[in-house]
Amino acid sequence: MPELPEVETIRLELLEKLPLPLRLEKVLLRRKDLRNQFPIRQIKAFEGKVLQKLLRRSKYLLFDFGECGLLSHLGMTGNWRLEKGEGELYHHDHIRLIFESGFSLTYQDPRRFGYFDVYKSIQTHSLLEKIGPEPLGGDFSGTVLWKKTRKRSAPIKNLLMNQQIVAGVGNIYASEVLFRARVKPSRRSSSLKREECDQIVEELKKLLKEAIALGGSSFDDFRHASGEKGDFQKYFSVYNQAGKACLKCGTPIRKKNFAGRSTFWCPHCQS
DNA sequence: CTCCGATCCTGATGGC
DNA sequence: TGCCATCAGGATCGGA
Repeated sequence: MPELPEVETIRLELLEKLPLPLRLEKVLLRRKDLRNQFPIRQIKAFEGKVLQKLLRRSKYLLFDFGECGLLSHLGMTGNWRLEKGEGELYHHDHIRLIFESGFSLTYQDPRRFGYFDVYKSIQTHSLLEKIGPEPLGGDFSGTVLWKKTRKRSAPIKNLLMNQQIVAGVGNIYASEVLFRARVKPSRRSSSLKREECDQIVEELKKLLKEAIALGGSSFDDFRHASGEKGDFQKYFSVYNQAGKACLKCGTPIRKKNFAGRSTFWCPHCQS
């Protein structure tokens, strides 16, 4: 579910609504694990500490308490719900963070593919240290992508979803960006020309910014911290559009699995 | 090392 | 209505 724009949407909304710095009063853990086992004592040790910043790295939301903090990955179906006062707890609500002034944040995740952990520093956490450049940051460019695609035989679509190549791109935005860059998802990465890498990176930056501006994509589960849906799914060019006419040329959009993931493209516009 | 299929888990959907 | 198969926005693991 949540790719970079969705996580960034949650972060921006929480930044807007939570008056930081804000003391964390209590952490309620209704389970001992998600994908990972919770370090319960270490998590509990954040009770009484003051939340300083909300950060994002790739698809990870970081509750930063100054140097150290709590890290959350939403997997496929994770959501953080912000309430003023403690609302009811529902099925699959696994974690609740209760802050001063009555703010509470509740993590719901039916499939439990998410992660929740402590970090001592962002650079050294095992889940974060190998992640590649932020696509919206200054250290990602066509040149960087071009270098990383050399000697790689995997389809470019697979490589774009590899978090070590570039951070935060998932299944939706990988298909969407390749349509915009007019590159077929099946293209072997090593066959890409330098200009094509430039084009992919340029379109990726534009795509992600547009998606963030529209509050991300609510294909199924994704909700803002307020429960609102995102709007970007209304503007998908190819994702989940199999059989429909391409908006540019009318050719039916095709669908095929790449490494087990649904992939969509226009056979006429992309080559 | 690289690549890809299987896997973790629950819920929604569609066919019979 | 029930049952079963399939599919879903992620990322790791192990075998080829």
